[in-house]
Amino acid sequence: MGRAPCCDKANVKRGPWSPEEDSKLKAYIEQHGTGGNWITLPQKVGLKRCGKSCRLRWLNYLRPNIKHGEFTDEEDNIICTLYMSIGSRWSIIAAQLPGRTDNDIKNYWNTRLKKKLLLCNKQRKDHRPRTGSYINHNKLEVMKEHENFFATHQTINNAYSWPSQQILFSTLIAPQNHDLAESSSANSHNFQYSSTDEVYISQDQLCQISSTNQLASMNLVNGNTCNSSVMISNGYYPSNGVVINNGLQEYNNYNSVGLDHDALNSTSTTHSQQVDKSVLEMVNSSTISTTSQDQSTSWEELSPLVNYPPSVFETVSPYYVFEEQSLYMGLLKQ
DNA sequence: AAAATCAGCAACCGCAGTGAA
DNA sequence: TTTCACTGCGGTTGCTGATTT
Repeated sequence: MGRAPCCDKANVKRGPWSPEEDSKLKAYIEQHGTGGNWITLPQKVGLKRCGKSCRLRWLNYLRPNIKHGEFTDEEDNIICTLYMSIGSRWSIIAAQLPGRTDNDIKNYWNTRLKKKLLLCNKQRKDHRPRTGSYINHNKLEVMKEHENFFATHQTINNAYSWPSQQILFSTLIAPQNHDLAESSSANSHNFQYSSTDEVYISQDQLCQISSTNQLASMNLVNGNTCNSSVMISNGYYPSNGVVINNGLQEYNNYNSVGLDHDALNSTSTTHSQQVDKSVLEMVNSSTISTTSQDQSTSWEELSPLVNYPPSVFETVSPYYVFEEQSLYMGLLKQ
């Protein structure tokens, strides 16, 4: 048996709202509030609309201080940065942009911002040599920033859960094996060592590392809803099969970054938390094969345009490292 | 000028989480 | 503890105006 519908669909009006309906709803809510019950609201207002429809109309259009129109560059940056960090969690992103609705931001990303980023960076890319030298040049600076960051933001934002694919974007400055060993020893973590000198740790342990070792990836601190364990060795192996080589050791020699094809094509990814597959595909095409004919949609083209705005610094991890062509978003100024 | 295509966006749908009974 | 009504969210759909052919 299916779930009972929230309203009698045969007797509710659907489609675009008329100005009369808008003013009725607006006037009623401004005078009486929602009463905490959207389902009964249409009756009270005298509208033949579904309660959910009323709620949506109010939240996305009628409520005070809604901002419409062009997004500013700063807003663009915030959206991009948060998207790369937490994926398509539009309500959280919207919370960083007063006056903007999640629906607005979602539409803006899907129809314009993604394309805008691709286009802009394609132009940039034409004038830049294909080396990762700028990353190396700033390596120490970034490490220093990491150190500072973890020193001051150890309790950052445990409220979020991070999509598994997000690891793709947030890793990797993974500790080397011996770094982990030293870290574990120094901090009394109980790591399990495999015979192949790989280190297996749980999410909790990784969380502990992250708060004490500035080299660990910040985003992993928040993997608290992921039950699987993770492994850091020469690469990082999240549960979804995405494989990314680390890290500091191979800074100049990234060439084995890849994505598990099944994971990439899987339709079973958590629908509300996945990072846009098209973006994953961009990453895939730009990292697995450096001879790809179509480099117009690579991750390389998206990430450099994203600067890290101070206003969200307290909320999400600011550091993203992504193999040879990627940048530390927000740390390496263009 | 008409038809086809594209882009933007409002609205809908259905799932998951929450809290009250 | 279970059930269920309700809310909130993200993905998707489809309408409309703009642009291209």
